[in-house]
Amino acid sequence: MAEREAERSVSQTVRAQLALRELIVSGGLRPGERISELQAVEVTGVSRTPVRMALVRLEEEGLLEAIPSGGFMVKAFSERDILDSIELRGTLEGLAARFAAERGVSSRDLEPLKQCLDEIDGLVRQEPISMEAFSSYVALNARFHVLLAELSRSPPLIRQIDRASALPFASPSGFVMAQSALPEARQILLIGQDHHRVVVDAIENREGARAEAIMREHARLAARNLRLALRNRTHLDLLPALALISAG
Amino acid sequence: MAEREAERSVSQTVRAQLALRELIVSGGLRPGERISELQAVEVTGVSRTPVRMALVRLEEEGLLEAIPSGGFMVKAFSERDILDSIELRGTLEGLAARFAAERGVSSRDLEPLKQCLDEIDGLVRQEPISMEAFSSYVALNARFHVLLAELSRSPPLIRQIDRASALPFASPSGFVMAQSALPEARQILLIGQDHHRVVVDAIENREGARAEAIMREHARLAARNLRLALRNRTHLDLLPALALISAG
DNA sequence: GGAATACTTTATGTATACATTATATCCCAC
DNA sequence: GTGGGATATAATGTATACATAAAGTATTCC
Repeated sequence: MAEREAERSVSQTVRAQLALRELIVSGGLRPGERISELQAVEVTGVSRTPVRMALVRLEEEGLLEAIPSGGFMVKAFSERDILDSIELRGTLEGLAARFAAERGVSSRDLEPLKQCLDEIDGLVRQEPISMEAFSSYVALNARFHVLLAELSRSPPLIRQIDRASALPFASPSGFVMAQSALPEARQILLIGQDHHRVVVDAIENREGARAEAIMREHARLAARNLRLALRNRTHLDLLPALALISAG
Repeated sequence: MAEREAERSVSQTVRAQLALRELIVSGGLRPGERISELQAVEVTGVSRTPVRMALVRLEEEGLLEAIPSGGFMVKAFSERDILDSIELRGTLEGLAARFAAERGVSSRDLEPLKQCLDEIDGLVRQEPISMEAFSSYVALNARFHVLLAELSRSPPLIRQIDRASALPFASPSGFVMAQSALPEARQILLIGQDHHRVVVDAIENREGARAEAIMREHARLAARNLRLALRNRTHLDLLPALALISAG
């Protein structure tokens, strides 16, 4: 079989995990719908053993839910679940920001974050924001959050933030929807940038409490924006995808 | 084979998971030590497939770490890791307490918590505290924390707290060590009880900010106590076990 | 006609065989 | 004597076969 070189090295388990995740977040499987191993085998093309491993990991990731009698189903999220997840993540990131400030990070450590913010600035300058620019923004924004978490130098916290982010960032699709749901998307992005810069400043000046407060406020605002966006839409099924933009 | 009835119904995967967890937290395997599937098969008596599932789940639980080239090793924790985990849990529980207060729980919902606290009162009244009473305390204390988390009515938060608690509460052994490490254990237990009562009161009176602040302070104090206890001991290998008492 | 039971089909849990990769040891060459 | 390479061994990744349990359907009896 002719496979792309990049795909040859990864394990079947990972390949199955990626394929199934994409299937779930793209809406190929509805929330609450059961997914059998045989189905997964047919979709992914790998055998049952790696498929099972992938299913277990997706369960841990929060996309699937174990059925007591056996097997898995696609997890369903309420609007409240998503909003709580965003606030949860904000709380965790607030702690990370405080740790970073208290633990004393050097200006050099903050360089990657600042560079990330500068790149985002370049993107949001254009108006209106193109689809490509928006995708880049999402990637850069995620990068900023990862960098911030790592700045805490706390493996347990980093791990937890990573898990808490799985849900809001689950979907690589759904950008269009998220974007169209927020006519004033650009304005929101600019405010988010502002928050990020303040956080970096607070960390640099060793103001732990302020850094923490800003990140929490940032998340609360994101949750509020999502709530507003949802008022204009009724596609609650695709909430994981929607939650993405509000995770700014 | 003659097996106890209770064990007959659980899956081989769960059985293997329990056996391996016990092996790890009891110190049968040293932190950093690699655990091969064959080893696990010999220890648990089940075949490789369920053993592998158990290993994956234990990795998610935080007790094992995946080795890039394949396989798993027992995760090693630094003192800082444990202290951070305690503060992390406190932060999450603070959020849970605030949610509970803001979301408006009835007095009836708080009944189980109060009853739990009353039972603990009965235990810590005796002096000195017996080994059995201490074990009961640990179980009741864990119950209180679970009940508090559930009071938030937020599945994502409950899930996250559950995961954050896995490490501090990992060990069912190690009680003796934890107790002996803290000569003034009873005093600490009493202070913890005080905190818990204040939290319940704050939730009942809808004081979200206060409820959150207390839980965070509670965790910080627990971390401080653990730090003090560690000054008298050098068994950093058994940190997961030790962290237990400080999670009060 | 409806409900209960039995049977069939399907799915998951488990075990094991096979293949591939990593690692360790040993030998040979420098 | 040391370093590198090759071979052998062991461990993980993968696939599949088998068994058991669950679920759905059909048939029969009330």
